Amino acid sequence: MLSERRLQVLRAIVQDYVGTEEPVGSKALTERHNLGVSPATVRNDMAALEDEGYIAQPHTSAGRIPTDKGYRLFVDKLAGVKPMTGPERRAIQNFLDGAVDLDDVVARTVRLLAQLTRQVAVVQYPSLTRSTVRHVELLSLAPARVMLVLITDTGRVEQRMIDCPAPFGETSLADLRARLNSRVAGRRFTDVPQLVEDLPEGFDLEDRGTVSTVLSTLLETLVEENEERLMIGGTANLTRFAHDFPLTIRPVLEALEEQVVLLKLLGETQDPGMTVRIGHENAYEGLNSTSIVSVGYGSGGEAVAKLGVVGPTRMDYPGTMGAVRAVARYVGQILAES
Amino acid sequence: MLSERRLQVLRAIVQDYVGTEEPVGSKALTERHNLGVSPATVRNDMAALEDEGYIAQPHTSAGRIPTDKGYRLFVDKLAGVKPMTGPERRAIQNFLDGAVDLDDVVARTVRLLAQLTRQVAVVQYPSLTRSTVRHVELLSLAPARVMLVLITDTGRVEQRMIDCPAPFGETSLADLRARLNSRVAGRRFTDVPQLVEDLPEGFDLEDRGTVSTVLSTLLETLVEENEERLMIGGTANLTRFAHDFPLTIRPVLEALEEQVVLLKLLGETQDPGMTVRIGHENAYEGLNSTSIVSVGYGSGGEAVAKLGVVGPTRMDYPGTMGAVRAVARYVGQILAES
DNA sequence: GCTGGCACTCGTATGCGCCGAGTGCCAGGC
DNA sequence: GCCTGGCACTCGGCGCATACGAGTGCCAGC
Repeated sequence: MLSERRLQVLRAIVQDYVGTEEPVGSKALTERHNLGVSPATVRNDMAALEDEGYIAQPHTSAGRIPTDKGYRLFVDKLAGVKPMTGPERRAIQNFLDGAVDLDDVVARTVRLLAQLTRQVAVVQYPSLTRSTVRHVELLSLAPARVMLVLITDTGRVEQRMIDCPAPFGETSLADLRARLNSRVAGRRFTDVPQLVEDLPEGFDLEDRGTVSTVLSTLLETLVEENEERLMIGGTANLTRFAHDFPLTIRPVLEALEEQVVLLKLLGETQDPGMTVRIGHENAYEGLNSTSIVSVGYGSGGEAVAKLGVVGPTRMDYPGTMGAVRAVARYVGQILAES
Repeated sequence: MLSERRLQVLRAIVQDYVGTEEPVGSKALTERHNLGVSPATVRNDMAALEDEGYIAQPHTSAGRIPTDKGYRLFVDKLAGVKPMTGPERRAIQNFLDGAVDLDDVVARTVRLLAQLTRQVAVVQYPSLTRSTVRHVELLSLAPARVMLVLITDTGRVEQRMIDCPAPFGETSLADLRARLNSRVAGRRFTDVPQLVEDLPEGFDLEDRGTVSTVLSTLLETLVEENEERLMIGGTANLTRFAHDFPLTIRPVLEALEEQVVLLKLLGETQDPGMTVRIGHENAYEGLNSTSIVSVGYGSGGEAVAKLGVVGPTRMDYPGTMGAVRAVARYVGQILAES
């Protein structure tokens, strides 16, 4: 176990390094933080911290920088979440309040997060898993062609074109529409399959094929759309770390384009609370020198999706966590209202 | 007027520079292209080309690189569009054929373009301006709350929530839905306003307020959605030019996030044919060291939107133009089919 | 008008020495 | 036992001087 002072030293190292982006030495540390001891003592502590793997030297005779393990300890034990100030809160709320539809909410959220944290923001579209059906609409486009439109309580709309096995009359369609809605409207997506299971039975034999086709398309839509979409913003912020970069920036941009990768990372933990993945804790290699701060958000009590930021491991964790948490909270409110 | 050989020299310089990314000298030129003259002669030609502003030296005693003006001449007079090979065409078609809906078409197109050109791809969603209405759906969500769903012939779906001034019955709604569709289905967006102008007159006095509200929301949707959306991909390709870097890449990333800027650039020319904007020809400052190759695409004969790529002015114009043109053609086909 | 030759320019690469921040270790003191 | 001041050592970065070579412009000759 590390002594209290050594933890303080680690905290000071993280803070200084995050601020200056340069390896921090024992002398500078004692000057900037009143630790009440001399540089020599700090040096001993640093040697100990290095032995334990919390910090490292880029090269002999340079200052120390935190390792992933060091950041981890910092985040877990040494730092809180820095709350937003009043004006910041108001700004967030005002900015999000202007949104006109779901796309706009997501777009504004991304922009806001990127601006607040000055990092890359990632916002997952509200997931359908926990959503409920607001309405299912069926439109006849041609005798044997039907368009299915699914509207969710989060305001999302999905459409699918369906080629029917047999012509399907307007009246049958209206009938199906009515029955379908009376069963599934207001219900959760996960419950839909069993709710519509016996629906074809109520129809004439000739129409059953089409009804089944429509239903299976509906179920497919529910499943497919769980493969969520994302919106990303603030990639220009990556260039702020032009030092280390060209090398690091490329895999990050690639990872960001591979939405599958990001979705997997975001979805890895079921915990709707704040998650911080530091450096190599990210399974994806291209993101080994970045940290991801994410949190669930949703209308009402339940988390329906995640949002977060991707930045260098050397980031301002308390501030970033504060911004992410605050934004998630306000987005949840907006979604609940609409 | 430049002599034929001088134009050949310019062409050779552009080709070599694009290939090697390094200033090209007279000796290297004569070695790689059989111009039939000695380096000394080429030097004279180069001096002339430099006087005319087609090429420049980064510093005294280095090779020459083309200027924006040089690229312009190259594109206009010296280079054709390099057609895609048979296998490439097939690959494009196969890749795009797998798309399941409009979002997917656009997403695949972006990915494809980025891959083919190894640059940043930009695809505008099919515009509503020239589109026609496939169907307008009205759903009653609450007594005084209606959802408007607009479906276009390109498969795009837009929805709007409407708060009605007065409760609106199911029958009135069905009536409105029927009348609305009989008037606008299959018609162009631009024609819609006058087609629905006198629609409220056919309704009871008490319903007219609501009908007007619905109609104005519909018209708004048409207008608003002309402010088009874009999809962007391949930003990781920007890192291929790590030379000039941090300086150039940042403003480009910023420009790419400002969709408004891009839309304006894409929309600047009405010409649906291929447009190449080179370096400073782009009004937006951040893109002064990039070129944009864009072309209109659409289902049937008419262009409904644009797509293109953004890359360094030092790009393979013939190849890029070929890829852009080919992709636009196939996307048009896909859209026409669906 | 093309060519070979030649002197010149200048940016890049290389080697060297200095400087200073930072370290580890040790002996002495509280 | 822990902290402290002192000290020798390390090593990366920076400035400078030098060498190299690619490329140029110009000129005289064919």
